[in-house]
Amino acid sequence: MKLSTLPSAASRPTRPARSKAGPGQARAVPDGGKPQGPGHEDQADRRHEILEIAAELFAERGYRATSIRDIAERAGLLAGSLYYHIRSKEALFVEIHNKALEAAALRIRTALDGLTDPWERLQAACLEMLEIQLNPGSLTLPIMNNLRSVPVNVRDALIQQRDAFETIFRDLVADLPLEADIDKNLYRILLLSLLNSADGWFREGRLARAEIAAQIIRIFRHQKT
Amino acid sequence: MKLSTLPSAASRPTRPARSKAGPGQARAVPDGGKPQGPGHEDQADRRHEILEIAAELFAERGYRATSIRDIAERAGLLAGSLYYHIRSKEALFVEIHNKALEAAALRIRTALDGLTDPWERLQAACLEMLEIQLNPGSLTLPIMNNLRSVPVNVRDALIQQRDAFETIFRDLVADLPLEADIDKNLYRILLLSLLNSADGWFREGRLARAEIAAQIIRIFRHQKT
DNA sequence: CCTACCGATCGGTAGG
DNA sequence: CCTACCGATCGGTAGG
Repeated sequence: MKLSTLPSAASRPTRPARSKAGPGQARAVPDGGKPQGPGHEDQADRRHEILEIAAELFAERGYRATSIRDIAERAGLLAGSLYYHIRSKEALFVEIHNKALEAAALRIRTALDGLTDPWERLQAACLEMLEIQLNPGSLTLPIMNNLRSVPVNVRDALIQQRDAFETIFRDLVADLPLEADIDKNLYRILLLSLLNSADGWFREGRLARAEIAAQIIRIFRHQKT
Repeated sequence: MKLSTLPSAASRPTRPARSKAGPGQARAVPDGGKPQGPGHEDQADRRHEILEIAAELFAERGYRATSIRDIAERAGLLAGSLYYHIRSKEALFVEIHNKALEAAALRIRTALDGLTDPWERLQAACLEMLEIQLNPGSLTLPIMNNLRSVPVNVRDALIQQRDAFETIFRDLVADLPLEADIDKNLYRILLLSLLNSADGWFREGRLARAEIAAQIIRIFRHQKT
């Protein structure tokens, strides 16, 4: 179990980089620019920062095992203060999840741009999904799985969003010249299941992501004869 | 982390607080009639019952989201009383996991018995894994995934056990006449990833399990030419 | 197997 | 964004 470094009244977490304005110092000002009032921008940035921190923790530990205090600590503030930025833990999770799906959809659509061969398109989508699932650096994190510890009402909303996302793959599979005895529905589900759980089986230092995507297509490729 | 011995027949509560049971009584008979003193068998049965209840809950909600009180309640006793039967929540989880892997290995080996064609063998193993993952009625439950909310020290022990289990599939894949440009390691990992997450994507009322197994083999089957 | 409890931790809030 | 706190719940224990 993690020994909590939860701050007592005496020792507080040190804030990373973003400290409140020090004594005599004005509020954060962009380097050469004009001073800004307590703008929406600052708050929005701070909020986005918190979302990314939370996303990373949720992805690492799951919903239940990530506490509000964990998130607050890494963001450099106290648990109660987090509620200045978020409404609740559940709302935070839902927002992260939806933003991640949206970003993922955009990335994949971009990766597909200009490609016409159906297998080539599928491979590009697979590669992009791998990158998304394995990249710990943004909101596009592996949070689509591991919904077991999420409260049911929250989960239902997420699954609906996810279904919409999967339309991309539904279309990709529909374009494939697959043998007639292959169930395209199951085919898509199996493929997505692989990709979504990538952070569970991927091992750094073995095959590169592009090689994995190529292998996946090699396996899943069946030409209608 | 200490791993409990696997066979449950001789397993006993760790704390022999009760007086010695009488002369070896036969197992408890539901409505049989004769009153019985408390024997090992009763305790072992009760313990096994608790393990199955806990397994089901862990599978449903994950480690973290399943409380000792949840388990106790469903077993019909109070939280504190559970510690007469188990040592800790962690030890309980590890024991369940190991027993499930052992049972799964046995079931698959049995399903393979008599089959010689490598593809037929792989398909039989896939089907058996599906049955195991989707059957909510025993210790062979879908608990091999979803390890994210499990404390790291526990998780490490489980992953080691799982690796041993995967040897079965390593052998099955080794026997396949696959094209040379397919990475057998990745091939096995992808296949297991599908099967292990089956309870995440399976939908009752669509394809039957046997049909799914057949489809999986249809997709994963590539003849060396 | 129960009663009665423990210290820790949880998500969240009031008021500044 | 902090201080100070709430009620609920957690895994676990002592003693019967």
